[in-house]
Amino acid sequence: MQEQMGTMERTEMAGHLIRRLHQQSTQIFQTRTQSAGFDLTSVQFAAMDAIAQHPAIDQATLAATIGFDRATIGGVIERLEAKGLVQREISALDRRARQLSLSAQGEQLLVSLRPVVEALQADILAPLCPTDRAAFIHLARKALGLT
Amino acid sequence: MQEQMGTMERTEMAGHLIRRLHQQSTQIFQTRTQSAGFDLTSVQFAAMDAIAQHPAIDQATLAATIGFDRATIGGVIERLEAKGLVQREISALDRRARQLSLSAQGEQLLVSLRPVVEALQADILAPLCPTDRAAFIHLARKALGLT
DNA sequence: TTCAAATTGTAAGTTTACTTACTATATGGG
DNA sequence: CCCATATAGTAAGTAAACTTACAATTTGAA
Repeated sequence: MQEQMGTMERTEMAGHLIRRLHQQSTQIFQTRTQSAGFDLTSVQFAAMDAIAQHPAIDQATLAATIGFDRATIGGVIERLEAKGLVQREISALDRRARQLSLSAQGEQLLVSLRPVVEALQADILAPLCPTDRAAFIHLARKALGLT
Repeated sequence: MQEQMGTMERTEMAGHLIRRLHQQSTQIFQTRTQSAGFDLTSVQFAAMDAIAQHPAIDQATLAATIGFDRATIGGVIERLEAKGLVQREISALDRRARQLSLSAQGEQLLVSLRPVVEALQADILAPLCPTDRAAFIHLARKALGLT
């Protein structure tokens, strides 16, 4: 009556599920924000939101804050700067560092985009009822070691 | 006594949490498989695993099966072919389609890699106890609309 | 003070992931 | 049969995400 060592179903592998959730998530972000008339990726939004909450933050600290690589953030900021949403300035205290700030246009865009982004969070987990959604978020935070 | 409409915490936004879980997940996959002596990405593993379970599958069906874009899968298969792990053959029934199969080397690699990958799934959700882990997987499947 | 070590950002290279547009092929209705 | 339509795969372009290596600084310890 020995049980055979079964192959794990792909749809039960955490990594696979997470990858698909990520795809679904970014796609919903793109769709919802675009139909609201914006042209920003979820990563660009996260960067701008973090800059707004930590004025004059430098790139390395920003990267650490939102969980990016130092190299990745460089490209993200470069694109935001090209769009005129973010400004980069060499720090007077540490000339290696670039202090980041939102332009007036960036501030304005963020203010109008924020409610759209907050609203679409529920769509990302649409098939879940509010209770399940809260449970998922709780478990996700725990899995990331965010108290 | 009106409550102010507070800005949603970044760490409570589903999209942000999912993105960070995805990063953590792929990083653990890479670390664990590399220290076991393998050089495959999680995506390449997923593709090979799906080919093994659906012999002679074509690229478009494979893409639909594991949730990829048609264009994305092309590059993934190209790299697996270059490594000698996967073979591509024009279908006799439909000359547009490419039937995919694992090479002997690919079969062998998959057999030895599978237990490593199954073992590391728990590490991806390491801070969660087995009960929470099961709950997370259940909710993730539900959120993806996988019964 | 001076120099080794650490840190900030960039550069180049790889992989994933998407979009749009294209070619080649298949299919179905008139 | 023929042609409009749909489908399979590729190509080119953009963005994110990582690695390693590097230049310009800063910092700290001898």
